[in-house]
Amino acid sequence: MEKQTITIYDVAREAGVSMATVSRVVNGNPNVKPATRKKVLEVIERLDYRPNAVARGLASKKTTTVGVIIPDVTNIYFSSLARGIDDVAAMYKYNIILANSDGNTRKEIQVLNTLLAKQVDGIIFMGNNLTDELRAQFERSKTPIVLAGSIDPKGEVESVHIDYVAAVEEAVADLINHGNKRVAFISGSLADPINGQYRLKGYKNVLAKHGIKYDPDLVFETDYSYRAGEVLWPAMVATKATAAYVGDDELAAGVINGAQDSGIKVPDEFEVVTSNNSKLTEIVRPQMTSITQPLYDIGAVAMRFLTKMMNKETMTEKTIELPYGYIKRSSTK
Amino acid sequence: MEKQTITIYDVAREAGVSMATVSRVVNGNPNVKPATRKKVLEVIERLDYRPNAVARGLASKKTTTVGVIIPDVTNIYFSSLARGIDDVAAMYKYNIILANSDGNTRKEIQVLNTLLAKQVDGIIFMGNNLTDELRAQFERSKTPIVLAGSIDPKGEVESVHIDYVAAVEEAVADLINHGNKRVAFISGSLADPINGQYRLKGYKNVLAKHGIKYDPDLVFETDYSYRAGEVLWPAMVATKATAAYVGDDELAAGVINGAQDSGIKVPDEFEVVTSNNSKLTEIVRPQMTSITQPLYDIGAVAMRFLTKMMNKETMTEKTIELPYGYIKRSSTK
DNA sequence: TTGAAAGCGCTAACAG
DNA sequence: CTGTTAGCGCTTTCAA
Repeated sequence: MEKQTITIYDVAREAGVSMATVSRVVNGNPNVKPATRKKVLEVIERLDYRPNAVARGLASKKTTTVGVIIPDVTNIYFSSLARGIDDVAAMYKYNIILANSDGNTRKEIQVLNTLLAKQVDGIIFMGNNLTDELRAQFERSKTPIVLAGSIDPKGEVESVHIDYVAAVEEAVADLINHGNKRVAFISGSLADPINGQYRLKGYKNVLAKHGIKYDPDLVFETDYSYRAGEVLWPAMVATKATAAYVGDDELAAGVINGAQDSGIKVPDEFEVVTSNNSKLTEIVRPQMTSITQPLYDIGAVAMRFLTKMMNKETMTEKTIELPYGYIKRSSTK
Repeated sequence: MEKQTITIYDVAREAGVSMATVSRVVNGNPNVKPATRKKVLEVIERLDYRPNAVARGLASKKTTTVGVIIPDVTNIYFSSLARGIDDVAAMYKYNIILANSDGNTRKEIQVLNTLLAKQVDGIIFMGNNLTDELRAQFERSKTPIVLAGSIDPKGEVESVHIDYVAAVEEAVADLINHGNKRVAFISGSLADPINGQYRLKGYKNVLAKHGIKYDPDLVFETDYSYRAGEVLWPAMVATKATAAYVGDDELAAGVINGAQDSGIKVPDEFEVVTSNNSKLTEIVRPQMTSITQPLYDIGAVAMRFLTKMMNKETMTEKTIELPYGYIKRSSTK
């Protein structure tokens, strides 16, 4: 009943060669005579030998696994990135250790530490707030790290993202061009740079360009959930806003449904544009106008970027900016 | 610039004790004099020592990581389960290696093998079709495995799920009680036992009980995607069905929107009930009536179950059936 | 309560 | 082209 393990040693003995030779054929080292290779391969097959990745990891100091820190797999934005990450990882023979953090710094740090203890070869971090504490941990560990779908305002950590400022400018400009003078800005915590620094900046830029005064009352800071959007409507009414830019698709779906459930016609009486173009944008009715981001690709490119770092290839850029777009659907006029 | 590693040996030397003692304090072994423990702990702190989990894994033959095979993280049904799994795993100090399989047997087998090579302590499998090939692999490896959100028709592999037959009976009965004589059955591949054996059986049972003849034309076999549901409508019209039971929420959302986009009133002219009560059910308008399943809990319980198996605790049951429910919303009369 | 020593299964020089 | 020999960093008897 023991989990009987066939080791490289068993194979060597059976094949009448040394462990080193077996190791060579397993690792595709060309310095093995074809006949020997064939013999070893046969024994491996016959014994159904499977190399122990843990032992290999200890000896080679490479685990071929990368850590992925994600706020919540259940959020379509993040899971889309994660899918891109995993596909590319698989392509390069890496596995992924996935850990949810709820965007909570304490959890992020704790998770980071266990990931490092497990000797991951690299880390992909999805999260919107790179606190100093976290940054310090990142630096201490010499493990390659890349941010997927967010930016390090200090530009110290490599990342893959879109130009959030420009994207929001385009979205809000569209709203203003439809005659909306009071456009709400709804996002997650403004403490997150992606919201407080980039998106909000884009929003303010456009307001300024159109000579509209910035009104803090139009800024809603909430969390990235459907429910949060749904219950927002009463507060929205009070602001007399006639349109809104929203930083997350689930949140936007909540806003739209909350409005509609209150008898408001979208887009006739209230327009909404969202940010991620996840599949949710097409599921909700009216379908949502959205900034488009290549979510899957952001994850994929981030992972690809990480493989290069793990290979110690020299990078030209620390940051990769992927193109964004804007798609008009039915939640705007 | 080397990734200088502090080892247990360094700590031992600094603290003036043996590696064994350091190992003991790190592992919370009580057989250490308090004074010694304190001293060691101080050195660990000072040197910022972090045990190497890989070495630990090799020596102890436990990696404290479990493999999770998932069809697609991007599907809310599976990601909900995954979240439950990860939370409980974290609670028990396990990490999760997450691998997408697309429900493709070849990928599932390949992934399973790399997971085993990495010496995971256990595996949670989400997937709807346990092929014989896969089953064979499972048996070869003595690694504990549990299915989350699906059943092994042969009852050989442990699993956590709801009573699919009864749940579908209840849902379809509700539809029939509203006067629908022609109720469509829309699901993923009927080759998947969960659809072809359990859900379909529940469907047929209710039909029989109400004296309605089973009509194969009303059975739609497609894939679990929003798009698949959306394009289904023309075919649905041809069957003269007035209601449908759908096996997946995304798929159901597609069916509802496809119908509505064709000018059909839901639920007045066509009723729909779905299966998973994921958050999507409340996002779509009309909100979807659904069988309710404790998705998060299914994942959580599966992981909890797995920890017991990994501890070699004796199990009373091979299968855990969680309660389901039925919630009426607005996609049915 | 503590230490010595033998591995865990594999990789990686270094010889030959 | 192939074998020998050290480890990788930690756990785990077995003695003391």
